[in-house]
Amino acid sequence: MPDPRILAHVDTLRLAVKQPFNFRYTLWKPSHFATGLEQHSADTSWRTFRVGELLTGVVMAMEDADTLRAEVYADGAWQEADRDRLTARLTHSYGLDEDISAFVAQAEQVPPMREPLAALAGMRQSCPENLFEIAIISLLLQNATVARTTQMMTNLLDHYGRVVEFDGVTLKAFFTPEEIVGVDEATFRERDRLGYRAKYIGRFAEFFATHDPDVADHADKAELMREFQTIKGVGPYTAAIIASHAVRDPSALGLDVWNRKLLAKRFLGVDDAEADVVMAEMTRLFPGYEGLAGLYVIEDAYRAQAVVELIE
DNA sequence: CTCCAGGGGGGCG
DNA sequence: CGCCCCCATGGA
Repeated sequence: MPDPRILAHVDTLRLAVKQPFNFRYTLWKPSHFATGLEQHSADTSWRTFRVGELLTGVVMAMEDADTLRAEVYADGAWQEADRDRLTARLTHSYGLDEDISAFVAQAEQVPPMREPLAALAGMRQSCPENLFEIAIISLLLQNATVARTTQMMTNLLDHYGRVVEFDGVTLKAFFTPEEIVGVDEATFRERDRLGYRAKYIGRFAEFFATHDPDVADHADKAELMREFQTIKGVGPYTAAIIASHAVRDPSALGLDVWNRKLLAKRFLGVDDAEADVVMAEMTRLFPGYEGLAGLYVIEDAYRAQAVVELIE
């Protein structure tokens, strides 16, 4: 692990949020595994972002009910364009300007959803990762336990990522596509323990080296998703993770062994069921919001026992 | 020892 | 298309 790069305070952003907005459960998801890229307390979140060539660290908290304040730290000259780019990234990552009231009205009519809705009121999808970063994470989630996913993620970040220090915290920062395009398959396999995923990760890097991953608010999301699925290693599950997280499609729901059982229990009253049966029930209950509905159930289940707890 | 995990590719009929 | 097999590996 290299010495941390010290970041200097360069900006303060004040971002309007659309009500209902739940700061805590939007920025911190109890189900998310440890990456070292972020840290959360009861009322504050710290997170790193790659903004163009810059390494940035952001400290976020609510200034008042309708305003999220972000203190920005960076490792170089901070231009107006960087401010705009980070503002767009934060707004998109956390869906700050989205109106989820239609989903709430719909979900309130479904009895098994009332408790998650009450506990997580105002929570929305979150994806501080850009398209490239979430693609890497979803690749590591394939057919692996969370412990093994965490191990692979740790290897990649420690070998190709960065370490930064800002506001008294030390966090890891993601690598860019360009920073891993030169790494060969054998290295990913043997040094980073990626297994068969070593065959695919290079394709991801090549794709995003030529398709700017910061352009998450793509002009044509359907076209982006179609193009994305031509990458070897991206199947229905991985594509749904991208659609649901980075593209913020509230209907996209990636069913895996883990959430399939959780949703089967909640909505069908059985320990497990075929994926298409679970999906059909989600569509019957939450047309257009299958993914967001699933998120409420999943995060509620992990609320009492978070994978990564809040710090003091 | 076996089994399986927050899947996906490729071959075959 | 559906079905089958293979992929890799650490933890239970």
